[in-house]
Amino acid sequence: MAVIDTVDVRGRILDVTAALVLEHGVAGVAQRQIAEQVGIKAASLYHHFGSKNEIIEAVFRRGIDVMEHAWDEAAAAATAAEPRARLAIHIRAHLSALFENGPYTAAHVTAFRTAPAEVRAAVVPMRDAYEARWTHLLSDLNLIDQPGLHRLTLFGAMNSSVEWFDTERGNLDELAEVITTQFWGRTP
Amino acid sequence: MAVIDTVDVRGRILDVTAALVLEHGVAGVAQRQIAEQVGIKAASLYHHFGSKNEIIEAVFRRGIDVMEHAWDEAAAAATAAEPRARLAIHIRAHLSALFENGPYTAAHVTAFRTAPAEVRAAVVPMRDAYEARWTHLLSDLNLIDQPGLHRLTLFGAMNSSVEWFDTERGNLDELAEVITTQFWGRTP
DNA sequence: TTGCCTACCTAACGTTCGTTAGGTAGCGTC
DNA sequence: GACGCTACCTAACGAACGTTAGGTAGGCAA
Repeated sequence: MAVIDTVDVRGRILDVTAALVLEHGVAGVAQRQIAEQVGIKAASLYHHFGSKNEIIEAVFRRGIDVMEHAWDEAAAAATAAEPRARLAIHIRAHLSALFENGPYTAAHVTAFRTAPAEVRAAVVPMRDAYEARWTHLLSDLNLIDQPGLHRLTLFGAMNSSVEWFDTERGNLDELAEVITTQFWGRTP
Repeated sequence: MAVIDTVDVRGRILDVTAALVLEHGVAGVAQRQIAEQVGIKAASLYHHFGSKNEIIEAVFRRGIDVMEHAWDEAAAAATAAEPRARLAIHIRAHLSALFENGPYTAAHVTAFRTAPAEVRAAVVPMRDAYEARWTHLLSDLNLIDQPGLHRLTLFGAMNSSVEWFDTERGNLDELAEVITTQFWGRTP
């Protein structure tokens, strides 16, 4: 058993779980399946996590971490920019969280709704904080009278791309531009 | 055992399954759970369907039927309307399919992606036909240069509403208007 | 050298899963 | 009044599920 393979098993468990959850949903993923892809036995998962739900919760939390990290990186460039560019930068950042930093955020936005109630309850405060950032931004831009409603449809347009966007073929900059145009308006 | 309860058990199986799939995803629904809510035993499901996958497939198919029916009803009024009104009518019709005709369409758009591959393969042609209607409409309106891409983000904005829209509190006409404005543009 | 800790393992627990076999009550038909 | 069909039932199958108990190999510390 090579030492290299043993490094950061906890992280690999989360990687594998996030990818499987994205593909099959929370209930569709078995711990034996996770363990097999990591290269350990199912019982050994309990050395790193207390239960399946704990693994799922950690995946969802990291999904939010990735989004917030992308936001923070974008915010630096965005505060100096004009309103439309600000929106574009943050949309691009959200897409980056969905596609360029592992399957965590994509797993989160697709599977969270059908996760066990106790898992959802533990993660909801983190979610709310990220959503509040967006609501605040959209209010700031005051391009809309109902920031809450518009945030939700904007989230829908962005997050649904995980169902069809192909990282190999598509261009995230282009997609970000299309979505920005739709929500900013065609007349600048 | 009242005769009334026995009527159209097959339809009640689909109703119950669609609602459960919407809430828990395909893998998160057990046949014993479906049977209990219908008021029969799990083994009796096999009198009406050959397998769990057959039930799921029937739910997805009806989800598309509901969408196409809503489209057809809308099309009559839409063909005579101006371009923006045409779009608005079809958006409102899609929302009607999601919220005003049972949980079938909502279950479809949320759970299809994580369903077993064989189920998806059997339903894909129907899906494609409905999507083609939209692509054709958006091309007709020629408000956009990439109808395919815009259709996908529009679907995202509409379909994601099943995650947050509350039929009791919200107004579907208003939501349809917000989405229409976003995709048509604020300047008429 | 002994002892402890980490990171796994094998084996098994009880439960739930989708599914099948076989039985039965009620009904309409001949 | 026997017959068959419909629509269920009970009982059980093997497989898979999350989880637990207990063991072990290797490294580090005393």
